[in-house]
Amino acid sequence: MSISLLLHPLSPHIPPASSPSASAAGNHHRRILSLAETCSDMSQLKQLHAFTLRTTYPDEPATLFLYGKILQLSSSFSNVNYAFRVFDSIENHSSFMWNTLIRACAHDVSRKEEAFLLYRKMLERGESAPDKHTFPFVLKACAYIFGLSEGKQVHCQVVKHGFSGDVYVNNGLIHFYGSCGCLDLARKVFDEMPERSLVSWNSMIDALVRVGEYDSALQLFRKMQRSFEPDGYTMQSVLSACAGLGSLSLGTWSHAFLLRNCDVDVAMDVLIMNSLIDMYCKCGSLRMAGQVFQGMQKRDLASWNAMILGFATHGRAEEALDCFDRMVKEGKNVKPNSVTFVALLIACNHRGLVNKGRQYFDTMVRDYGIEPALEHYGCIIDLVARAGYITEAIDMVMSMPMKPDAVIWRSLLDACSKKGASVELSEEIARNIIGTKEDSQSSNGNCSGAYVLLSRVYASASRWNDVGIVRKLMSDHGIRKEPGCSSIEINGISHEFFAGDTSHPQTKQIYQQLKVIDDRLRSIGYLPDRSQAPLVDATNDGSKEYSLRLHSERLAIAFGLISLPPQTPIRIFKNLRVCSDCHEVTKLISKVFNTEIIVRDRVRFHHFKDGSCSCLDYW
DNA sequence: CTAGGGTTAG
Repeated sequence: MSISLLLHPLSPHIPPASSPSASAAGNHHRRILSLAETCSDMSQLKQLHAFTLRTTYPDEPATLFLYGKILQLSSSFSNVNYAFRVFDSIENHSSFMWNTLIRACAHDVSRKEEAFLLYRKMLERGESAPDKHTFPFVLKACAYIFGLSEGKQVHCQVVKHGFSGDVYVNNGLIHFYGSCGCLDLARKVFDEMPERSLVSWNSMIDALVRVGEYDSALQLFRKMQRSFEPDGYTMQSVLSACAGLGSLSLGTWSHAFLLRNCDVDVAMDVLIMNSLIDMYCKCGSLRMAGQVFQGMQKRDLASWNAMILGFATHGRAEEALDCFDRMVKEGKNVKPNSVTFVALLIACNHRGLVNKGRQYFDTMVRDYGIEPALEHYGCIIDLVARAGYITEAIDMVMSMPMKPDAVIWRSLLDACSKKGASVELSEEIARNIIGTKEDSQSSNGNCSGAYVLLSRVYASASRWNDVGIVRKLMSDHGIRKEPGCSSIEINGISHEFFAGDTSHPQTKQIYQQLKVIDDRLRSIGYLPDRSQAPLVDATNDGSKEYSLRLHSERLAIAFGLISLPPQTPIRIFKNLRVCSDCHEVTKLISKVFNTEIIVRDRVRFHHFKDGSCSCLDYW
């Protein structure tokens, strides 16, 4: 029955001029309240609101209670404006009303700041004190806007008002500190809270994963299981820890654990599946990622994006592009977004597909109306420049609506040194970044960046004197080049390697094995495109490229030192950008050695979150 | 007398 019909018999009722008896008012309010429970949209709520205005006395506590309910309902229908109007029409607000409005803002993407302002106003007005419901909402808003100082103020208020023992409040604090990257503060709250719930553990694990403390996250996960059954949220963090570690064995274990132990609810299913796809891709098993993807009854945008990106980062451009076509064709209610195009551009970039890349860049703008962001520009500029179209790349840099970052300048500089652009042009480009904070912040404290590239430019022009000057500058500024690092997981054990590293106890055998691989590759007519230097050339004087580009150390281990039966999957991790030839080389090697090879690209493209940088930070 | 906590790719 619709609410208007329900209201109709009540409509003629006009409250008597004098205050009604308490019990009569009680009944009337109770009736409205039970009507409120049946409201299912704004228009019904508006009727109810009108009726309330007409038939109740505004100052009665029971009426205020009703307005609270109306506020709550309008924000549950996502009509925050209406909630504000109701709120403003009332003189004295209960803490419930403040809380409800703060919550409504905290949940509204465009009103996060307002949530904190409202909270401040609540304190200023002092008509009702914040309670245990207030803080979790405010903290959520602070977390969202990364308002560390705001959140800290809230934390003080929490203590001051005596809520530092409340689980919900503490969970809010953990989540807040976690999302601001303040791990130690999150940990302190977690350690000191008197009572923990599943959410407390989940929030803490998530905080660890966010800052890349994957090992600690998994440790905490194990500890947690003494008191709680993990749920879908837990497993998502665990999966992303496995992804971060690149540990396929742990990831597979988590997958099995998930199927065995977790009662994952249907709404979360897609999210979990997406995490699984992401994990398998980052751990190098595109096969398993594809299997999960195929098995999904429902796929959302993130599912498609994860899959496309997986193909892209593994240099499997054709499959990435096919996957995109499939998405457009069969993905119901799924529209490509800017992440999709980052993935497509990465796919083109890794295989040097210049025309396709340009085409997608145009399609994105023209057909999908997506404004290219910095990372799209980064991708396309790198692609075009590495293909030798340096002028075109520079034109693009000039036409960008935003300021190019150091990554983009380095792409150009790298291309210049490889494609024999003039030293003057290279110097011009290097001037944009050399010595800047942005450049020195590149790649996890790896400070080489532009200096390294510039010295390479001089080296290729045989201007050894200038090479020396740059070297001197570097050492004067305390800049050291850091070697690239890679690792391989064999039978659950992770082996880590650095470029030019000779500390491995079996170094000699490793390099012997490299020589074997090199010879084989040469015998079938393959030469790596980056230089004519043999793979085994791993001298450390910086004048030559490292062999690391083919991750040959790992191959050596896998093929030479540890005897593996044929068909044993070998997973190769690397921190280097995938060379455009990587896929081909991998295919060749796997043919030569009759083994499946899975390359995992640990590169986080460009400048996101962990601040790592993808490319060009090696000699 | 109301209610509340934790996710999304680069």
